This record gives sequence, C-alpha cells and structure tokens, in this order.
Amino acid sequence: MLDHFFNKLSGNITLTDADKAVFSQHVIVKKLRKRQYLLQDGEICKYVAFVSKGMLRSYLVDKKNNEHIIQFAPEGWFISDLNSFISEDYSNLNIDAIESSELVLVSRAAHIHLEQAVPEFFKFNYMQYRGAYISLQKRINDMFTLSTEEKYTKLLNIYPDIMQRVPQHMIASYLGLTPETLSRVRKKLSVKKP
Amino acid sequence: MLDHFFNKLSGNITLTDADKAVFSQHVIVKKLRKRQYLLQDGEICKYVAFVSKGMLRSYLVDKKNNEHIIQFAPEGWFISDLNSFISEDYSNLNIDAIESSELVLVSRAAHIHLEQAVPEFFKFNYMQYRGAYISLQKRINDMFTLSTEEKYTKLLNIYPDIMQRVPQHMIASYLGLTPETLSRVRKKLSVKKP
DNA sequence: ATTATTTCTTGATTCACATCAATGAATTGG
DNA sequence: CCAATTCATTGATGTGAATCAAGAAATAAT
Repeated sequence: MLDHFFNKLSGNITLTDADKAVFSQHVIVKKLRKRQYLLQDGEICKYVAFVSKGMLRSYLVDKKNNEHIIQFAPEGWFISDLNSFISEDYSNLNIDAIESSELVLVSRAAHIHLEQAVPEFFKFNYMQYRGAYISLQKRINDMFTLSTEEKYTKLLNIYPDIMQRVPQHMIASYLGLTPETLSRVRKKLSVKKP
Repeated sequence: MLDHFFNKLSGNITLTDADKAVFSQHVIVKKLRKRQYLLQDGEICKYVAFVSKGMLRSYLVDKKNNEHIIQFAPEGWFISDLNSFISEDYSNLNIDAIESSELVLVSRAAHIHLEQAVPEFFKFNYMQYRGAYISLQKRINDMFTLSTEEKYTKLLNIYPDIMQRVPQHMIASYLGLTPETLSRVRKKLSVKKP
C-alpha cells in the first residue's frame, strides 16, 4: 500500500526498514472517489497528502464564484495547503479528487514526529520545500513574461501526461483563462501548427 | 558588520560564538551603489544576498523589454535567484540596488559548507524555504482572486514601509501593471477613500 | 540655480480577454 | 441504452488595461 510513497522518498533519501516501519505506524492510507473533497474552504488543513493513485487538484474560488486551479497532483505528487497545515489557520483552498484516488496522509503531529524520528525525512522536506519554492518562482515568471498562447503550449510540453487526463476547462482555470478563451487559443494553434 | 545578519539568523535559530566565527570566515560583505547589479540576466547566480542596509530588487525583462519586478528586498531580507544558485543554470533574472546598499553574501560553496558545519543553519534554511514557498503561494492566490485595486491596497497595507521608499512605476511593475494604469487606480482610490 | 533626467499624470485609441448566449459533442449514471 | 449532466465550440458584445502621445512635477546632476 505504501510502496509508491516509499519509492518517492527513496528518490531523494535513504530509508532503512526500521524507518519504513515508523512511517507505517504514523501515516494513513485513504481512498477518495472522484469529486470527493480532501479539504474544503474554511477548514484547517489536517494533512499533507501523497497521491499514490489517481489525481487531485487544489483550487480557489473567488468572489464571482470562479474557480482557479492552483495545482494538479497526479500519482507521485504531494498536495496540501501548507500554510494552513503549518500555521493551523483556516484554509481558503479546496482540494478534491479529479479521478478516484488513493492517498497516503501525514497529519501535522505525524509530520513533526517523523521529522524527529527520521532525520532523513527532515532532509527530504527541506528539498521538497526548496523545490516547491523554485517551481512557484518559475510559474510566476511565466505568468509575467509569456503570452497566453505560450503559457498553454509550455504547459502541454512540460506536463503532456497531466494535460491529457484533465478536462480542458480545468487547464483554462489553471492558466487563469475562461474555457472559451482557451478553446479559441487552441483553434488558433491548430491552424498554425499542423 | 555582520550584526544584522546574525540578528536575522537568531530570530529563528540559536548561534554560538563559535558558529558566528565560522560564518565570519565564509561570508563576504559587499557594498552596492544605487543601480548597481548583483546579478545580470545570463549569468549564474553566485550568491544568496542578505541585505543589511538599503534595498534591492529582482526583476525579469520580457520580449517587449518590459520589466517585471519579482521581489523587493529591504534590510533584513534575503534575495537571490535560488534556481540558478542551486542548479548552476543561467539566470534570466536581474538583481540590482534600488538604494545604495550593504550586503552579506553567501556563495554556493559557503552555503553548502555552512549547512554542514552549523546544523542550525540547515534548519534555518529549511524554514526559509518553507516560508518563501508559502509566501509565493499567497502571492499567486492574490494574483488569481483580487482585482487590480485590491492587489494595490493589500500591498500598501502589508508593506507600507517598502511602498513609501519605492518609485510608483516599480510598484506597478511588481503588480504587473503599466505605470499609467496604476496612476489611474490611485486616482480612483483617492476619490473614494478620503 | 538651471539644466537634465526621472517620475507621474491625463487623454485618446486599441486590443486581448471576459461575458453572455446558444448549440453540439461527449461522458456519466440510473 | 437512453436521459442527464458535463464539456467544448462558436458568435456577438462589453470592458479593463495596454499602448501611444504629450505635458507636468519632482529629483538629481553640473
């Protein structure tokens, strides 16, 4: 059940069997069906979730009731509202399953415990945070410098796998566009390229 | 010379005098005058800079030669292109001084050394990265959900100090607006509020 | 001081994208 | 398998911000 989770960790750190046993005792395996929430706006985020199967998304809802997708998390990715998770503030994010999914959940208490009990996990998180920061930095760079068309094609190139599994209006939402606009961008590209 | 730097670190971790001595041997103190670059597009980012006096900014230049400010860093802040610093890739960022400034520079080699020699520094960076990630997350949230007017007033509320020291067209640049648009937003607000 | 440079404001016009509206295609669920 | 949602496309219209242009105000330099 935890194989994918341990594989992920092993990509960056080395875990002993004893370490794995400690993890097993402190994490929770959970299934989510399509559309089911992991976190809902107004709650405190209780978990960092590792996706071992399926796909989740996190998104905001603005005053006009438009959804803005912040992150897609297919198998092998983590998803959470880290701010809410760490500071125990109310979240303004929603996290739900785009496909029926399987998760490994780490609660706040478990997270703290595991970082102490397994120093390598602390190191892993160090790298995760650093990497996540760099990724967001790049996303902001793209938001500022790329045209709508370029943003879309770049997304297709970097995450072709994800883009194929996700409905188009969610891609639009991730890019900060309306579905109509994305549809028009795609049409324009299809005339250009092939 | 390093007082501000040590104060900053001491906000989150505890440093012994021995630790401080190690730092002193591995960091570089540098002055920058107004407009002087710390990092220029196309170079590899060699340092993480702590600003002990003055203010720096990082910014991108897009194809149309428009500048987009990513970060302001007044005294007490760090600034760098972390991606370039870590992976030793060419940077597409510029970092320069908005005011004449004093810096404490940590090179890549020093950074690695210091994290090993001073475990508390590793912990400090863990928290820095985590905090930086959360901040960027919030910035993206605001980009998606707030109106231009709201983005501006929020910025004024959170960083009144910085906003007073920085020319208006740079605030516009940070917000992803033209100076003209920001000027009009301000006019509208001045009619509304007072 | 006075010239030069940078910064800010205001107006007229253009443009990219949102919004509104309707229809067709594709999934999903009973 | 068929009804019901969900999803994607297309057209007409509206809007917020960019662009272009010019002048005023403020800072800096000689």
